[in-house]
Amino acid sequence: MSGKKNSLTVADVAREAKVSKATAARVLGEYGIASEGARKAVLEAAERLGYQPNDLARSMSTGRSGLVGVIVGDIENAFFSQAVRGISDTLRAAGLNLIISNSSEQLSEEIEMVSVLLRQRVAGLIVAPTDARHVDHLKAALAAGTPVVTLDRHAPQLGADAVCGEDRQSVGRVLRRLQEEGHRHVAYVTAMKTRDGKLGRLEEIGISAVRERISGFLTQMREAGVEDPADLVFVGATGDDETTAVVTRILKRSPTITAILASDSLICARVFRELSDRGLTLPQDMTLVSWFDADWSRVTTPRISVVDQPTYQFGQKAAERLIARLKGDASPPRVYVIPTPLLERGTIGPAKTE
Amino acid sequence: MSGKKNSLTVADVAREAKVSKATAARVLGEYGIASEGARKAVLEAAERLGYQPNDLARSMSTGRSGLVGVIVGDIENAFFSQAVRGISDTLRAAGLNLIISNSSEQLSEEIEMVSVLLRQRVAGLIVAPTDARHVDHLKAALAAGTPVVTLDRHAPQLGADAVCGEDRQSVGRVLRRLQEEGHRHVAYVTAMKTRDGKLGRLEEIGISAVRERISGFLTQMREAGVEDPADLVFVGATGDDETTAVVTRILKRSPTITAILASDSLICARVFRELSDRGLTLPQDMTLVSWFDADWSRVTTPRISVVDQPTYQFGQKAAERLIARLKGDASPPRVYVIPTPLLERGTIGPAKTE
DNA sequence: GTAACCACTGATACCGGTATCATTACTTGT
DNA sequence: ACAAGTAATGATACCGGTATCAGTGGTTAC
Repeated sequence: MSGKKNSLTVADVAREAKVSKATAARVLGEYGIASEGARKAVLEAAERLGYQPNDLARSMSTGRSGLVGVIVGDIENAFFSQAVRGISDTLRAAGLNLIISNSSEQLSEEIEMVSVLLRQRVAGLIVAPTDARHVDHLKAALAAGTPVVTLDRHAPQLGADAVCGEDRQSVGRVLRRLQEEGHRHVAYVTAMKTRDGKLGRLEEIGISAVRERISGFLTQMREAGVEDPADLVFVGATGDDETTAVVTRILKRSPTITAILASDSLICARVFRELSDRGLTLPQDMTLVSWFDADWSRVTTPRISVVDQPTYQFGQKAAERLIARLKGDASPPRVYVIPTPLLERGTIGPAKTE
Repeated sequence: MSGKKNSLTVADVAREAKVSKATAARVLGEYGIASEGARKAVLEAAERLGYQPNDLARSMSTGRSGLVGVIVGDIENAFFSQAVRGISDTLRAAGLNLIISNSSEQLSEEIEMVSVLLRQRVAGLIVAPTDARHVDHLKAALAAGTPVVTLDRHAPQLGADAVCGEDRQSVGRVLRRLQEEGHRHVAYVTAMKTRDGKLGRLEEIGISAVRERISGFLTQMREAGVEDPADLVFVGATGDDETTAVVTRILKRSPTITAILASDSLICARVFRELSDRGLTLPQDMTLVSWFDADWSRVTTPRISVVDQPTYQFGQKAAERLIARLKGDASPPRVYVIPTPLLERGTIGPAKTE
């Protein structure tokens, strides 16, 4: 079939340069010492033959592998693809490459991916863990000496560096701002799926960022004197139709509910469209705030107010931490929090009073 | 430093199972034959010890490598990240993984990336080549037995499979539709950089998709009797400020110019925002059509008419072709054209007549 | 003059798998 | 009963690098 027979080896180069394999390997691998003459002869021979080193073989014998595994929920989502760009740029600068995997936010797939990456003997792992309660596979990687950094999420019992946004604080910040405008009943819309379509126990939420935000939401709402804030958390906004249904349910409770928080840019886009389709004007008829500053947030009318999650920076920081660990940094694991400020644009207005 | 000492080998498992290394390798590697008893003993020993195969070593000795290299212009761009998702899903189903690289649309980086990936002995390459005239590095990969598929772009002299959209036809289709509406002077806005900020010779455009579209644009415009269509191609819309400048230049030539074609969704977003900032109403004051159906195209008012480039499918098809080649398909290279229909929404209107 | 040191080199074991081949122990056929 | 075939196994070479170690020849030190 694919007869890949032509690959040249150091031995071939050595023969051509009339030196030993060991000497050729030293100059090609840039280790040890070699005389100026030998070096020139080998380099010229390599050039003449068109020698291409084999990194597979190199990592085999050194044990180190220039490859870092990255597992995200969905690269198609700008949130992650931007983070991946940050990771990629940073790793590349350190001479590392990345293998990308999609977990589709499913634990079983994540476990499978980790196994595949470990088989490839990646130097390290950057993961957005799907479930903070099930991280044994990551813990095993860590124990086996493969550093792990979690992205956007934190799993305390894992004992790995984490790079996160200010999930809890940002939701508090937004709510306080809305409360200033007189909003009392604010809906929080998230893609999270639950068995019965209702918000269950907080400890059962696997994605830490989601849990933190909802937890912060409930706390802040209770502090503001809202009796049953769990009723204001709308889960299951996974697709177009589901989000439409959620908006319908929210509007049925209008004018009580005067503001909507969208947990990501996809949800926000769908909510925004639903609202305008129904003839509502923002922010007069409804206040809307989203997480993640998608590239289109400033093209709508009015422009959308967002909690800016600079995921490129998330990625950068995660890659930096991983590189540090690879270089031997053995300090205790830390959580690195990236500021996620509220960017006020045109969709925050005073609460509509009936 | 990173003492990675614990890795178990087939030899360890063999010892534990009291069989030879060869037998253990046969059952763990699922090749050759082994008795039921031996199989059970080895599997149990592997389980007990927690053995994890080393794919590096495996690829070393087999020569095959389960990894496919992907080089795109920018993963951060939804156009590519969607394609990557298609590639990823398809490859995964065939038991392959992918290494992602960003060329930032720079030939030098692309060449470097190809070299890195080849060193990793990837099984194949999926590339969006930055310059169709400089593909020697890809040709070399092909010659060395590593199959290559180009994505979204075609380099005839490369002799590799290509997966493309209907670049030339789609621009003709759009223009004919606009001409029906009475538009004669249509602007085409692209991110392409040129030395002097003006459109040079077509043969000097490296990205084939860009060249095809502009070429199609010029042809169709000439057919419609527009005297100097090159004046209507606006290049260099690379960032926010640059695009603003382009819009300014276009509007200066209004009301002559009655419609704008944006070559990608980033440009479209910026053009759209610029137009609404200046108080223009679409489609009454200006017609706008973009390439790529970004997720936000349907949240604006009015919704944006787009040439739908289903890049997930681009990716799928490219991965399928690569897999076929890997399986030994030696048929002559082909160009696979994915339909890119015009989705008419709200931004196409009759030409404003003065 | 020779011991000690130095730069440089080559032979070879090794990384952890796969693949080949020879060997052993059983069947099976006639 | 004996040749031939077959299933199962173990020993070992091999993939293409790196790393170790034992020389070799030349220079400096006393």
